[in-house]
This record gives sequence, C-alpha cells and structure tokens, in this order.
Amino acid sequence: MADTSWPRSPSRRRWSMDRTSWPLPCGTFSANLGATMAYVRASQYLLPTWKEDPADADIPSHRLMLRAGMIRPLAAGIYTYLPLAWRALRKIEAIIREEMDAIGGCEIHMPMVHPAELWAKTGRLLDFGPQLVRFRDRAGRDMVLGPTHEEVVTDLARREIQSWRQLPLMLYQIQTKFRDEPRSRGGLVRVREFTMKDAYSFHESFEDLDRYYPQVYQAYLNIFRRCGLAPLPVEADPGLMGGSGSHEFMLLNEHGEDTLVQCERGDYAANREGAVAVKDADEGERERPLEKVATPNCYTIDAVASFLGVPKRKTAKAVFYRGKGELVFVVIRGDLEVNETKLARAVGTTDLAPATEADIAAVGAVPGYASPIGIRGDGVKVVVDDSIPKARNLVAGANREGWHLRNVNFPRDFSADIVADVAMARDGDRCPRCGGTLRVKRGIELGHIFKLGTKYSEALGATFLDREGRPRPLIMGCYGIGTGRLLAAVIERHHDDQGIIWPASVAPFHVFVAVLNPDRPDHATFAVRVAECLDRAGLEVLVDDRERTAGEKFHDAKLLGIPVLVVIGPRALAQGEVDLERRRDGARRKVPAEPDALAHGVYDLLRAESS
RNA sequence: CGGAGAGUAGCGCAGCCUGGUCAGCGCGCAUGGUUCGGGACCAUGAGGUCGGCGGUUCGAAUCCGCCCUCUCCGACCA
Repeated sequence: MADTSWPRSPSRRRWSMDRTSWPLPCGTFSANLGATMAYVRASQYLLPTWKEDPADADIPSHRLMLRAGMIRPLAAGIYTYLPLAWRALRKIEAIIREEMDAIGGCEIHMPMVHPAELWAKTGRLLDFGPQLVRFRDRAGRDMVLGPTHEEVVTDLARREIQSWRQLPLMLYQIQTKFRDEPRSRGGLVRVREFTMKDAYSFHESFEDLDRYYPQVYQAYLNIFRRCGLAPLPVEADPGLMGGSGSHEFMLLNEHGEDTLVQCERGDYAANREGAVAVKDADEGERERPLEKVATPNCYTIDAVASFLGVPKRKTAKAVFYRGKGELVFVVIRGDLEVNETKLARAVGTTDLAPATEADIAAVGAVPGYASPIGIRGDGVKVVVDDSIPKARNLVAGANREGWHLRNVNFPRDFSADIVADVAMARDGDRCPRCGGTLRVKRGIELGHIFKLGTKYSEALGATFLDREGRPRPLIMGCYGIGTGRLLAAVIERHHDDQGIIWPASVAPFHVFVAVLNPDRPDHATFAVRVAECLDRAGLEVLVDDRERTAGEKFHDAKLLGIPVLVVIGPRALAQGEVDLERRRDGARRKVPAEPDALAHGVYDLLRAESS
C-alpha cells in the first residue's frame, strides 16, 4: 500500500469535475488516472526501466525505448506503448494536429477494417500483395486490415463532395494501420502495426493541388523542426500514376530503413528508387564491325570482362523479368544494376518478377550468353537503358553457349521497344544537376507527400461538378507521417551513451524530481510542494519517489532523458536550496527552495534548452 | 523468401561438444536489518513443463528429426 505521508495527488483545477472528489473504491486508483493528475509519482506509475541492455535490440532508439520502459514487444513488429512512450507520442500528435489544422486540415477517423471489395475496385487488392492482411467476417465477406486509407477516404469523398464549392478540402486522421511487412526491424523504425497520420486533399484542378502541395511541404518541415529534427527532403518515386511530384522527408541515419542519394554539393537528393545519375558517353569512339569470340564458362559479366580483358563498363548485360504476361528483356551496361522501380515505371506495370530460365529460353535467348541480337520478337519487350546508346563497341552475349560478340552497338545491331533510364544510381556517380559527386546514404523516412492526381477518384467514381457544371474526377494529394517511427527518430537523433535526451517539445515530462529520501516525511512533504508549484507553473512533473538508491535515480533520470532534473536531498535541503540539472549538457544550478525561484530556475534551463 | 544467429527464472547469461549431483550464475523481485547525493551491503526467500512435439536411451537442457518463435543482413516496401 502507499504510505500515508504522501497526500493523494490533486486533480488539475482546469478540469471541470474534480475526479478525486468522487467516491472511488480504492484511493490508489485515483493516483493511476494519469491524465487527471497534476504530477505523476513514479512509485504509482508503470516505469519498468532496465539496467542492462536488451540482447536483441541493436539500434539506439530500440535499445533505449526498451530500457526506459517505453515499449514492449508483443510479436514481431507489434508493440505495446507504455505510459512514457504514449505521453511522448501524444506530444508529437499534438504538434501534428496543430500544423495540419493550420493548413486547413479537418481531423476525422476512418475504420481500420475495410471491405475487400473497395480495394478490388482500385486494383490494389492484388497490387498490395501479401502485405495486405485479408480475412473473412462471419458472413463470409472478404475484408482487409487497412494498410493506408486512399480507398476509404475517396469513397467518403465520392459520397460527400458534389460541387467545386466544397473544394479544396483536406481530411486527415491519426490512426493505427497494419502492413504485414516481410521484415520488420529496428524497434519502432519499421513495424507491422503502426500509427500514422495520413492526410488527403481534394482539389478541383491540378493547379490548385500545385498551390496546396507546398503548404503541406512547409507544414511537414514545421512538424519535424518542432520535434527537434531536420530531415532532408528528397525527390521520391512519383509512381506509376505520374503526378507531378512526390517528396520524402529523410532523417539521415545509419540505421535507417531506407536508402537515398545525395549530391555532395547539396543541390540534389532523391530516394534511391528514383535517383538519377549521369552516364558517360564513349566520346569519339568509332563503331567497329561485329566479331564473334569464344568465351567458355563465362556466365557472368565479371567472368566475361576478365576473360576478355575489358572493363565491365564496355560490356552489355542482359537481365530478364516477367511483367504484364510478357518477358521483359533489359539491356544495360555491364557495370550498372537494374533499378526495378524505374524499370516498372518504364514498362508501365506494377508486377515485375525475375524471369525463369524457361521464360528466357522461350524467346530464343541463352541464359549466361543472352543477347538482344537475334531474339524472337513476339512476347518479349526489349528495354534498353540509356547507358547503351551512349556506349560504343560493347561485349554482349551471342545467344550461343560459350560465345560472345564484340563491338556491339545500338541501334546498329539491335532495336529496342523502350529506351529509358532504368539504372540504379551508385555511390560516386555524378550528379544530374551539377555534375558533383553523388553519395548513397541511409535514412529514416519520416514523412512522404504525394500528388496522387485522379487514380483513386477515377477508379471509385469520385466526381464533382466543376464551375461549368461538368462532372470531373477529384484531384487528390496524400500525405503521411508515421508517428511511432517519428518518436523513434527523435530518440535516434537525441541521445547519448547514458540515455535519451528529449527535446522539451516532445518530452513525456518536463521535470524529473528525484526524491532521494522519500521515506523521510519532511522530504516527501517538500517534494509534494515542489511538484505542485511546478505544476501550477504549467510544467509536467514526474516525481521519483521510489524506494531506490540515489545512484539508481540519477541513472534513471539520465536514461529517461527528461529535460530538467530537480534533486531533493538532504545536502541541498539543509541549505534551503534544491539542485537543478539539465539533461542535455549536465549544466547545474542551485535555487532557493521556494516556489517562484524554483519555477523560474526550471524555466531558465528549459529556455536555454530550446534555443 | 534467401543467408546468419538465438530460444534455459522478469532481464542478461553459463551449462550442451563429452547424456547420469546441471537446474546454475549475475541483476532484478520479496522479507528483515545496515546504508543513503551518482546503478550500496548482509541475511533469508520466492521464482524455471530448459520454445513445442516426437524419437534414441535404463536415463535427455544435453544426441537425432520435425515444427514454432525472435533477432540481424539481404530481397521487398502505396
């Protein structure tokens, strides 16, 4: 039972009903109603900190969130948020709500369970693949767990938006989503069940979407800045439906789940999936006649290049995929790799899969010695990377086991259905903007904004009457932020080897009051006065009144990373002073043990914190 | 889905090769006492179907088979 020297925690005055005045069955329950409390007592809170590092957490945010008692795993990529994490998450959500409301967002809440039929209409029941969790309800209806909400929100818009006078409109929600990721990793960085702020805007014209999109872009920067993060906006893959733009906000981080390309001079940054690099031409080299050469046991580019003594960039590589029911035959310079995202866009399909040897043989090509020269034309689409037209006198397969061709040139020796950039940008490549050096980096994708266009409104028949009275499909944008991932990213960015260092804006509490001798009534009484006065000053306070040694409390204070530590102990109290310590830099100061001085001292440290 | 690793008390781990005093250690937890400003100390104690199922054996945490789960790397990621 709680000791009697502590008064019950009082309710906040600003609540219209004083909940502690209700006849509660047991006094201790009132202390657990966190939201109504003026301050929180650690002894009556769920704060399961660990002294030792967990065995299977490798990245800092994951390790620290487990150690600080913020999250606990339930299954792979599925976590419970404990009180500390939930408080921080609510701070993040509050910032997001303010910024979304500021650009005209209307918060709604959509269902998590959707009829599969809706997803069938947009084709994504198939496109989404096994990440989309499906099940049947008791009546046998096919349902899915929502991995995102374009379908549902567009269905809503179809029903509710009839006129251009209702536009533009921006709807958003903060909601749980489920994607059965093939691989969750890194704690909250990449999970299967996650909370996401997803927003959708509706416009009468592309011009209006183009006007609105930069506002969202700016709102996103505001959100991340207020959370203490400065992500790099990068150009993202605009996807099959075109649209005129998409950006991701990437926090550079070695543990990131995503890969991006950035120019050292800083004028170009793109997701690796869409990154473009300059491809050099073989300037001034004359085309030489085709020549057949024996190349026994040379099934790879490496083998051919070393056998013939030519650099890999003087070879042409054949790569095969299946897509849209036909074979996709990609010809690319031997030193480059195929970027499947770019390829899918070039071909105009969403489903590309590596081809089997039988697929390859069916069009007359020989695996290992495949060549675009002399293959059968029907049922095969030849995609030539734009590195090939710029190159001269390449070594390519001869479609005959053990033989290659020298001096292959495009378009002299073979033709293409499509010539496009389908190559993966590499570290060290040259920037398409300035010719500078490109670097491949890891990052955490904090947010993604996207000009959707009419993909969903057309598929679902969401039309409105324009100013001339003609029905037209709604023009849409969509904008997402993974809130749990953002929380993890804040910790990735703000920690040291001793624990988390919260930015004050998202800290679960502002002040950590360590009561070194909670069993001494005078100390306990004083701690309550301190907590109450800090509360009245508008600060959120966690009072560590647990029966622990001083050392443990100091270590936990570091681990939890609450911005300001107030130490209530005999040494300071004897002098009528309390010690304050700032988490970020360890700066300490003593202030008189009376309310105003204390609150001012804490605010001073917090102010310097945020500057 | 490929590659690698791991499941033994709440957490971190040893034991496994070589089957039989191997159900153990540290932390944590409970009780009592001493401490009390930077992860204290003493004493006592609770807590485990050794991931599951099957097999080998007189006997299995230990050997064999199948399965499950988790972590990391890769593939994948509107």
